[in-house]
Amino acid sequence: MADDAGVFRALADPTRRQILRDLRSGELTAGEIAGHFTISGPSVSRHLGVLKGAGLIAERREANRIHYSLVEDRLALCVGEFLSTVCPEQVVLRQRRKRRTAPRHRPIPEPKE
Amino acid sequence: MADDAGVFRALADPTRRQILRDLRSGELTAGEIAGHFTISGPSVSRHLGVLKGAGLIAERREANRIHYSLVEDRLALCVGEFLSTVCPEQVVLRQRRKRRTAPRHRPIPEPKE
DNA sequence: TTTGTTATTAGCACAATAGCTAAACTCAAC
DNA sequence: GTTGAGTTTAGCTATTGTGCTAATAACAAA
Repeated sequence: MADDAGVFRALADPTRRQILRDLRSGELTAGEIAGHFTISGPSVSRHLGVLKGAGLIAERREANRIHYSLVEDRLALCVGEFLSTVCPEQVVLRQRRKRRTAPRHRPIPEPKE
Repeated sequence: MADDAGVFRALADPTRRQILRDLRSGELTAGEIAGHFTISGPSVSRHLGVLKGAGLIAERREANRIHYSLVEDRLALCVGEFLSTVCPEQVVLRQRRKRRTAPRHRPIPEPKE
């Protein structure tokens, strides 16, 4: 899951950032999401496709509807890792999972792209 | 300073993200930065312009050279704030106290823009 | 099967981005 | 002033991104 690039490209658009904020409160259907914007449904749909392609959201189909939700760790891990590299004194990425292997105190993995 | 959009757009490009990582180790001249990439000098120069426009880096002219450096809080505040909104459980923005008293050993965080 | 609802995909237009080369600018040394 | 190094700006092309409308797909209910 080293596709940081996709995540940062996805975040470049203000509509997509707002969609992520909207999803903070829980699952929403495509229509509900589109209802928050003035742009056309198809345009919102493509934004959702970009977010999904970046792994930032997931979809759950129910009958006619498609419910979208945040993918929990994705944003924090990708962006948080970058922040930890560039300005580690200012941001702390909270550990969410217990580590089975020895904890790494070298917090900076190789940047790759 | 609410120009989050510029910051996120600046981060969309992998070359610019790498420039920020490179600057983590301290000030670099435009030529030194360009030396890390295969793209042309003018292209790097424009990336620097974008980063500067976003408030992420600052320049210091010295004779012929232009030294670039990270603007301390900018990245963490903008992106950290967004992360705190979308996934507050996973990222902690380390609070930096407004200091009304004399600055310490660190460079003064600029209240700019 | 037909209709209505929800959502995506296709195809087009336009703006923005990133790359290049060539030209211009800034400054130090001659 | 002229030269040369370091950078940026100008102008161009190619690619990508975003918006639209129209068409299509999937499904439920009549």
